[in-house]
Amino acid sequence: MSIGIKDVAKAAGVSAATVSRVLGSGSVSPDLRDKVEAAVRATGYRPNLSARRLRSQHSRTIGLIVSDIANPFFTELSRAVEMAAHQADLRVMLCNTDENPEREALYLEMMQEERITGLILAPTSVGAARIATMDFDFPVILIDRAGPLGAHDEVTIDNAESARLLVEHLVARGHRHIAGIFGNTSSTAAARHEGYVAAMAAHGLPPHAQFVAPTAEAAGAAFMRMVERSLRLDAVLASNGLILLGVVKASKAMGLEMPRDLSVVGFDNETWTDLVGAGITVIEQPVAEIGRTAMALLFERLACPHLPPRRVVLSGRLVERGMPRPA
Amino acid sequence: MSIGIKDVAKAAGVSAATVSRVLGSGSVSPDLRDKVEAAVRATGYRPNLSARRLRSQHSRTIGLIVSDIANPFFTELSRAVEMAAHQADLRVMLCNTDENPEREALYLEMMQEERITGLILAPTSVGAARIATMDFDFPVILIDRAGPLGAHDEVTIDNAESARLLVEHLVARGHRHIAGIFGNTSSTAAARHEGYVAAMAAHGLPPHAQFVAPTAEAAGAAFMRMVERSLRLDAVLASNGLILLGVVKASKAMGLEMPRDLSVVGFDNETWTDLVGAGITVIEQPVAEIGRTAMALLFERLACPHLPPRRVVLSGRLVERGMPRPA
DNA sequence: CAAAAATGTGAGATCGTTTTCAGAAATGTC
DNA sequence: GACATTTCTGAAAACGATCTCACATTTTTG
Repeated sequence: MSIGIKDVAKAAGVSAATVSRVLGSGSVSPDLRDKVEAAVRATGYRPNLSARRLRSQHSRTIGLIVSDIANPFFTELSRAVEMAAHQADLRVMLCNTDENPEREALYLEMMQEERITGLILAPTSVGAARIATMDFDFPVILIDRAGPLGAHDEVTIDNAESARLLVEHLVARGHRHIAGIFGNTSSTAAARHEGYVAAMAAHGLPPHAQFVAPTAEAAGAAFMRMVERSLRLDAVLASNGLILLGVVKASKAMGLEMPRDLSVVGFDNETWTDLVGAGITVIEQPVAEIGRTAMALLFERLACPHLPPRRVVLSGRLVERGMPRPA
Repeated sequence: MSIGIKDVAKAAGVSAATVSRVLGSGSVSPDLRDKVEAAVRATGYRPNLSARRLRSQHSRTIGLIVSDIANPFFTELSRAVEMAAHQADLRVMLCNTDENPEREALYLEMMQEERITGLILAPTSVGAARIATMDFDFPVILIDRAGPLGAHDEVTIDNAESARLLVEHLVARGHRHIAGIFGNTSSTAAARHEGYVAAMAAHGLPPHAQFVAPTAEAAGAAFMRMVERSLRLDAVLASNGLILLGVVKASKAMGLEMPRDLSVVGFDNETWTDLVGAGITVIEQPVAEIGRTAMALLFERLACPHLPPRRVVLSGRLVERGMPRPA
């Protein structure tokens, strides 16, 4: 079959154990080490990871389960995680649930079967609660979405405060009739809704909130219905990039012009948000930092398994664009 | 440690071999099967994939190496591949090189060490040539980027023809001074350039082509330089989504208005292309079909290793948007 | 210089499965 | 009823690495 460690050993005139020590970090005399390295190159030997993992009982692999790989937030996040993992000489297994709890469950099983070292997980809404009750043979770090407090380590951003910033931005620019459209599946959206309602109340403004499936289509349709109902709308807050997209597309379809008839603000600083009209004000999430923090928490947890669970909250950054409401 | 097949066997009062047969597809009498299944549930047993792969000598895993996970083309592609793989009960290992040949090499090594069943690969420009000369223990299917003919199976789109369609579109709408900006790293961009030049020649128009690093910044800067040099430019063809983005941002920065001063066309039907101005005409790639085709080629290759290598060319679809050139 | 300690090496056990093989039991055939 | 088949089952080998342990050699120490 393919060449194994014994073939290398034979070629180098040493035992398999010595080859293993050269490959790993055992102490080997320089001349034998040279011979082995030469033999490895000569034979083109590639260690069999399955065998290695089986025997050594650790996978040097962490899992990363995201809920939507098409969302730039998660692709950037996976980049950051991958980078940090690579520095620690760990592999990353990236899986995408597409917000489907069944796929999430499937991947969670797979992670157990792979005997991963740790898991970074953006749970689906349904999953978050269930996962808090399960116990795993490895540490789990939740990101983006929060679970019940105290079950696992978590990294999130201050969603309520970020929503407040967006409302303040709109109010400062003269908007009063501010609607909010929120995803109906994540704790993240719920927190953003909370911040929106509170900020509106602080200005004595009535909230117009709507929860929708987190797709551009659903958001667009919801927005159209809102406009038909209440003509006085002059701004919309969208709880994520997809909803933002839906609202922008719908308003374009209805012939609304961006600074004149409507302002839109939202979350996630996607590439297109500065191309539309005079630009769209958004909250940019510190994606890379979220990834790095999650990895840091994971390492600490691996070092000290019995620390109490921690929740790290990072801040979103307001990226101001667009123009004030015309008089 | 964690529970193994022997623990399950003991709990069920059978041998480990029988448990293995129940889990796999061996023939086991119904009553023993029931007992084993009960024992599996009772113990919460999860098979150890490393051990399984080591013994059974196949990983039931395919590799997918893409060159830029942030590109929606590749995220959608990975979705399609994942879906097809899942139906065949295969896992997908997704890796992202970020166009970095070193990371590509690293991942290729890893794939060998994982003893994957097959690989679907969008090579970096540097990588494509080198990979043609290497030989692997598993079939390799190239996608998006072509290698030297005959080395591996391939799935691409008809890039030259697609570029021609874009030129025809512009010419039909009254444009004559059409520049082209192309990535300088992929065979894909080269083919698109070829199609552009041929189509321009067919109309007796002089080409204005420029090759740039495939980033929005480089493309924007190149476009600005072009405008400064030749004021008569009335349209631009961009060879991929990122370059398109760079051109649109730069033209916006220079105060050019989209139907009035300039038309832009390009590849990849990204979400934002219908939001900008009157919309941007693009070639939409049949991403899902590319993914499915790659998987199909892989399965056929696994079935018949000695078939001559095949190249499948799919067609892009012209999505017409925007408005004709003002008189 | 002898004893003690440190170092390098290889034989063989081991990780948790699947697979082979042989035997037992059940079934079929004449 | 005896023999040939088929069907199940368990003991033990095998997968390819690492790790333990014992032994040989070298180095340190008093």
